Amino acid sequence: MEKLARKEREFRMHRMEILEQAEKIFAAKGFHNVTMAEIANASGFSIGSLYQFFEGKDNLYTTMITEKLDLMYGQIREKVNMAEDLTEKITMLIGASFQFIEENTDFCGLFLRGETAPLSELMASLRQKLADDHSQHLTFIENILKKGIKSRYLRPLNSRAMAAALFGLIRSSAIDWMLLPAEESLNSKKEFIMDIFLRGVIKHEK
Amino acid sequence: MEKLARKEREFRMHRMEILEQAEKIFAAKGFHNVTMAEIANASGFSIGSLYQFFEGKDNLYTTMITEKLDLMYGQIREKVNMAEDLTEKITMLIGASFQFIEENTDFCGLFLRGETAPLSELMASLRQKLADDHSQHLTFIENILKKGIKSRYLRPLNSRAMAAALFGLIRSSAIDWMLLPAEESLNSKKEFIMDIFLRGVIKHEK
Amino acid sequence: MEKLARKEREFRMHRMEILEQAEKIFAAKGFHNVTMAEIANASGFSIGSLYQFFEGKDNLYTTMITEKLDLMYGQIREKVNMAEDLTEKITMLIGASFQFIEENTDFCGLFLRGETAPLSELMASLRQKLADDHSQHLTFIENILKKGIKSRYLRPLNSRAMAAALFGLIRSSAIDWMLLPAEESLNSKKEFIMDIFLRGVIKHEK
Amino acid sequence: MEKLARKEREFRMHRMEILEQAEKIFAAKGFHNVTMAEIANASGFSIGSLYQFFEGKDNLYTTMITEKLDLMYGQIREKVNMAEDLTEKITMLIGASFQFIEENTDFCGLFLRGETAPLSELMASLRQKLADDHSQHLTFIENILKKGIKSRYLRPLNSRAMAAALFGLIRSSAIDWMLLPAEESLNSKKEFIMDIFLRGVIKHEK
DNA sequence: AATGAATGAGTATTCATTCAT
DNA sequence: TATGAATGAATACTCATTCAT
Repeated sequence: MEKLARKEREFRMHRMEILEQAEKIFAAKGFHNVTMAEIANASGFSIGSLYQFFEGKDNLYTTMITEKLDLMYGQIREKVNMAEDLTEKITMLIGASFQFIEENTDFCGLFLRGETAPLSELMASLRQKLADDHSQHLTFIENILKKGIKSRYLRPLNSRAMAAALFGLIRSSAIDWMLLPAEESLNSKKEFIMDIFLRGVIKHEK
Repeated sequence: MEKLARKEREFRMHRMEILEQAEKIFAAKGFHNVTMAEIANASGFSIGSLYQFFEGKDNLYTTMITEKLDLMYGQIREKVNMAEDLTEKITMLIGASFQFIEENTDFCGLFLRGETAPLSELMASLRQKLADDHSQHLTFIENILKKGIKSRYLRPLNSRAMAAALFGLIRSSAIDWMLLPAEESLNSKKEFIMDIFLRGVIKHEK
Repeated sequence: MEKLARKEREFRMHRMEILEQAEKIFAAKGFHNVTMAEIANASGFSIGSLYQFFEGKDNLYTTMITEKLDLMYGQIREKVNMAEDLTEKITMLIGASFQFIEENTDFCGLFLRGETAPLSELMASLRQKLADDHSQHLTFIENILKKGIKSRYLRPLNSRAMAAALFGLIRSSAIDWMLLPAEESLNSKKEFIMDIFLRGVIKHEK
Repeated sequence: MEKLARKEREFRMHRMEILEQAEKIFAAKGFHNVTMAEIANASGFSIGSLYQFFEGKDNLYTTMITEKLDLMYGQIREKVNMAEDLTEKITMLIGASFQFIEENTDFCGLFLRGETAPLSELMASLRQKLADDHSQHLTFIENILKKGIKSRYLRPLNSRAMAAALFGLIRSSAIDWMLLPAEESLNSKKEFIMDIFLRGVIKHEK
């Protein structure tokens, strides 16, 4: 029983190690420009071992993306849900997004710029997941904003469009930050986005 | 002389034909999943001929991206420059961007989602150009906004950040539109963006 | 037109050259122990060229078998059909079989011993063809013998079984000849088989 | 001592279990399409354990073939030796051969069709054994027939060729039976072969 | 100029075998 | 003794590029 547990633990450790290295390498070079040998080498395993943890290159890639994305969405939602009022929720949304991006620059370089787009049919499920996740995330944001509208704090605009706008502001700041190296912390842009977005959206009681 | 001219004209025609077909195919499948034979076939030329117009696959790809982007930035600037006051300029910026995107969905699917990101070192120059173009475009937007700030029409915020914000709003609307099929015209979102952005940015004379 | 013809001719020549070399190598080592590089090398083409003539290793193998078998059955039938009476037909059947075997020892080593048996599902069609060809060949022999039965020259035994028996005698002689090196000509066994088959083995007292 | 005996007994049991499973799987898929993992799984042992019973895949395969063949030849000879006169001996030869084939269809499918032929050099010894066994078997048959010749019961033909002929008749019947599924018992062909072989095919006009 | 056959370097994947536990 | 995770050599196949015609 104990042995089984250790085996299990080791398996997960090894799997994670591979995923971490794969993330770095894929992020740096993109899917097609990476070889299994490269990943094997970087993660300290043999080529063959990679296939004990993942069904193949496609699977390794999609797994890496999938698990990281789940982590991201999970972290963001957890933090947002802990906040109570609307303003605080939006602040947390931006802050948690920025934090994840800052802590996972490599991965986000891959994801934000969408290197995930033109994968072969075999990865169709990944594309679907990405689209679904994105849509779900927008809905999550939308629901927050809807409450603001209902409570008459926000203007009665199309909530989906508002969510997309907020997401776009976050995203564009991140892209800008990632493209221009050696700038100030990404988080420093939080205030700016809050400012722009709330002014654009808050119902100004005369 | 005349003959030379015809040759020249033919050469350009052929070159364009190839670029157009290449654009469609690359947009549909991404760089790595396309073969030169495929492009040759689609454009009605032999494989060998492709190499008389372009140095290789990388060059064909980067040329296609580069020329299309130049076209896009050119169109947008031309229209914006024709506008006179700030609001009109911003309207044109959004409108011209949306128009190009609607008229070039395939290409933008490739570009917006960033399939262009992790190309091999050989394409380093493309990456540089993309980054430069993007930066230049932000500067272009920035300069418009700066005038608004100077004229005290806009709040004295960080102009670069404002430009990035506006760009982000445009981009996120486009992505949303591209991901959700069979929706209303992209252009219908123009008003919304104008609304959000200007409220967030205009200096509200008390 | 002429050019097309030459291309066509060259294509066939190259294809044949590859098939001939492949036959030798496959015969010597069996399907799985042969590499495409080996065949490419032996036939004087590059690896890539092999794939311009054949869809893959499986296809190259099955094509080689198929075409050679068709040749064999064709040669045998042609000669048998030229004969007129029953005895002569049987003589030709044995003779033509032996001749093909002697002239194609390598190939027959592969075929007679049945290395063709356990091929992957992809080659299911080959297996079917082999079985069909064999069955058809037995039927061909059977039809000859049936006439002999009808004309009361042969005993009214099960014609299918008789065909199988004759085929077995031919086959076993061939196997014996192939296994024991440096013996007399295979054809020298023709008389013996004719004798055994036509008259039987018992010494007819009286 | 007793413990040792039990160990020994267990070892043999395990070894046999593996051989039996290996036989089934090899027979179904051929040597190259079978993995050690597959055999390990089917026989209920770990991969590592297989290597305690056999030196490797080659060895496992050749051992399986060798032992089964020894069993076959042993069974046939034993039964033939129990018969007394020539006719009875030949009957037993055919009958025992057919019985083994019927009881070991899987294995014979592998062997009769000769999947054993083109094994790598490492298995050269197996090929040799197969050839030797075959030759020895023919000699065994030959010796029976020689007595028949000496006693003037059989015609003074080449005894080796007669043996090969008889073997060929048996073999071809078996192949035919194995290729055509769902037929009558193989043994039902015994009489026919006896008839053909002993009396011949020509209708002996009195 | 135009063609497309020929090239061969590059890579994902398999699986017999080993050996630390 | 038994296990099965780790290994890495081996190989079919692809496709950008060249060059003889």
